[in-house]
Amino acid sequence: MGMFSKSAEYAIRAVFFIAKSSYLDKKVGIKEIANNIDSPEPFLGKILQQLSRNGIVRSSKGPNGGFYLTDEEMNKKLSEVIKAIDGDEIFIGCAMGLSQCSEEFPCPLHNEFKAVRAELTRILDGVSLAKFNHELVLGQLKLNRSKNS
Amino acid sequence: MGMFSKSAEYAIRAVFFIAKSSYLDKKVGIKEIANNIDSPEPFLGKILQQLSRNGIVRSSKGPNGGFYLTDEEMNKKLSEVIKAIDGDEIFIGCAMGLSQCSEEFPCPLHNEFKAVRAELTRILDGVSLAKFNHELVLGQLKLNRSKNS
DNA sequence: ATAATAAAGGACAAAAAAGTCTTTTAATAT
DNA sequence: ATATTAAAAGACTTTTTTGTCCTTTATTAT
Repeated sequence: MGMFSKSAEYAIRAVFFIAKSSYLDKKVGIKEIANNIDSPEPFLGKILQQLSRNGIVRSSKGPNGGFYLTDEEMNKKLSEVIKAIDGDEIFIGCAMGLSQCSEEFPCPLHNEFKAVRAELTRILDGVSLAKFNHELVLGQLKLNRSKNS
Repeated sequence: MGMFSKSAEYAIRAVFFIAKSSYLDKKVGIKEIANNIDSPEPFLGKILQQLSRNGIVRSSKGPNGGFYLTDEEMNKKLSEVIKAIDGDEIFIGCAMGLSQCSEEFPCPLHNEFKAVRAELTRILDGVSLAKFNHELVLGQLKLNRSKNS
């Protein structure tokens, strides 16, 4: 795997797509999201459920229903998305998998990895869900496998 | 999961333990390694096989056999261990899971994540397998769940 | 009220990762 | 030479992750 789980990767792409849609005042359904971010539709449904339960996205049922963000969610950080899906191990866990590793009892790599964790946290805290709305609307950024010209 | 797979975590702990043992001119068997790094013995066997095939560690069969490092392996980087077990996705893969993401066609997070990848690479390239030998021998660093006093 | 729509929820299925067990191969003491 | 030791190899099981499908619940338009 890469840095995050497959579920988290889908979640990241999904929230940016929902953000862009809400920016255009449009609720979007699972199918439309799945088509636009190249993810399996039913599996994405499960992930959106989790995001919804965790207050990362909002949803409404019935005709014209779908997923959307209010200003409140637009200001959430990408780190919250990751935590909702993968938990916070990547932010706080020991690189060597030692459960007792801490500041008092550091593993050999503990101090070395501080910089990586700090950088990761800095970036994921610094990206709001609204951050790419403009470029996504302009088509300058993509969330799927198609190349941008 | 954390940053690496469980297999990679065991691999990291194992190579440092083997390095320390070789530093003391002692070959070590799977059982002894497993006991000292808190890993399931047969599973560790599989991981050591992979490391051996990839030239990260050496092994000899029969009585007084076991795993060991020569000066050549002592100078290998921790990044090589990770690559041998988890592959290089964590170093080069797209954080959002987009296969076509590249310098020409960057995903929204591509440039943001450059710093994380660079930091991770810098650290894992900067740690040699021999790096902690001295502190491990002195008992100042540990590779298992026991706290150091 | 009712039909249609769309997410929520739960039960499954498939694939991958993690872990176990047994046999084979190679080395070395005796 | 032979018994013993220890890694290599391969088959297998379990658990977790990923992915699917079907039913229920809530909303809305008619």
